[in-house]
Amino acid sequence: MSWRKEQRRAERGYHHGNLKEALLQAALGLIAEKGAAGFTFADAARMAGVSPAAPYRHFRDRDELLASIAQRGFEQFEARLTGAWDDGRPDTVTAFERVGKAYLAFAREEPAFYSAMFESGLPVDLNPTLQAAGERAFGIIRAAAERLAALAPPGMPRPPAMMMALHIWSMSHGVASLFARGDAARRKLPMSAEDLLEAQVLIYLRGLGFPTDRRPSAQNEQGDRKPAGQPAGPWGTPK
Amino acid sequence: MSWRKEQRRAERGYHHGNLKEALLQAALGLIAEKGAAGFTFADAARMAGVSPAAPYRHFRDRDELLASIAQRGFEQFEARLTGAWDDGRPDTVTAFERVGKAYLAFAREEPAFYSAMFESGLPVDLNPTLQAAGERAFGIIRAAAERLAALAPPGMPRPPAMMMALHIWSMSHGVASLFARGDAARRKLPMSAEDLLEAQVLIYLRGLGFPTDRRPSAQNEQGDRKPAGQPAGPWGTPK
DNA sequence: TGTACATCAGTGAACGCGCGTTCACTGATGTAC
DNA sequence: TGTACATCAGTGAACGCGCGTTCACTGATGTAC
Repeated sequence: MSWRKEQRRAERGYHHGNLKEALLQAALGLIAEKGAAGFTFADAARMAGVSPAAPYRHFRDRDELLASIAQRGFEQFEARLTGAWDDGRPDTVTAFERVGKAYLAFAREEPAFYSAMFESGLPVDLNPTLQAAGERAFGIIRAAAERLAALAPPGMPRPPAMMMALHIWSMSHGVASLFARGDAARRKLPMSAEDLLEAQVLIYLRGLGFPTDRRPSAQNEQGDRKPAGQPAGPWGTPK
Repeated sequence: MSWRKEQRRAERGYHHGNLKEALLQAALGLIAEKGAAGFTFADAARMAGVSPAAPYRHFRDRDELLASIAQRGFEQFEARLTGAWDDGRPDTVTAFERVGKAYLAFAREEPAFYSAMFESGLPVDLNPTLQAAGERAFGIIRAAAERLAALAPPGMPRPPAMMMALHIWSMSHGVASLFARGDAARRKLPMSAEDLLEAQVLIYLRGLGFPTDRRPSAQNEQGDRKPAGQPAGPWGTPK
């Protein structure tokens, strides 16, 4: 046994106390560093300062550890989206925009979770717990879409909330995966990913008939909106 | 040497003749089967019926092979988008929709290329050749957006083509990555990915002020469009 | 057309390495009485 | 409060395996004359 390892053991005693957690953290770090492919069971044990056999007390195999990470990722993702949505305060459209930004922030700040959740090749539909966690996260987007759909201006056909939710999810996911990822595969962009997504969502909402000029009166949800008139583009008024 | 291998050698002679190509094909198959992570140099050699040292005559290492696959993927992607765009025939919006469908078809039919191109963790911006190939593919979407932008109805501010192109790319990529992937990570959807994307793009275009009711007169690009009136949703008229 | 030679593309054996996994074990902790 | 015992969580040694990579080699092909 190396001195380092003896040292570490001396500090923490024979039992680690919180190995499961430590392994998850170690794996997260490794994934962030080398991609979901380049993390090994043995590596995670080493980082946690524990023998290569120890992880087997907590996870059947590498895939189960990976699934745990994805699971926790979806939970944190859901929490962040929930926070961003804030039950639609101060107004539905603003809160909606904030959810999109939270999506991007998560992709950027948690590349390890993101890739475990979406790009690790885990078969989501073979893992009911994982699938449920994913659906709960999507549920936030759906709830937001529901509220937004209910606001459809009089005279417009009310858009199906499920479709809106799927559209918003796709937009956010597309922008996040291409332009807001936290790893080396991120594409360069002549603007911020946030601006790109915001403009896109606003154009989309306008296409559904929602007024989106973002003046205070337009955000009044009591119904006394001004007519949209000749709107400036959501990408700014040309000079 | 195994009998199988001797046999194979007898058939093809000492020189393979087309090993580079065979290795690329082998790697593609392996990636499609086990994901970009689960393909090894040695495996590819084995599939090509060649010794594990042979690939080194053609590729410096595994990463170079992977980059070659991504490269070729972008080229085939570009070719398919070009074909789908067909220089905007018979009309810009129809051709535009076809490009979106081609994006999804590529993701579905070529999961190995797709993951090498977008999810393998290859640092695109450190590989100029690869980056250029990617940009050529995106160029098709940009050209299409350019043509579409030029069609902006009189009285609407003309949308920046680059922004439109990035939006369309994001939508297509989001839908493809979530719902039209060719592997086990595909999410279930209550409709076809194609329909989801088409509706999304139509709503988006309408948000930019383009008439999108798809009646023949609306696709007449000579300018004599009918006013949009009270449009049905692109997701169909509610009954 | 034939021959000598250079070049090319693949061989096969070898190596060190790290991984995943198993095993009997042991130190620490919790619990019954 | 003390003691005996069961359970739990981690050990460390061992294993077989396949991978990446190197090496001197050799068979096939192309070319100069």
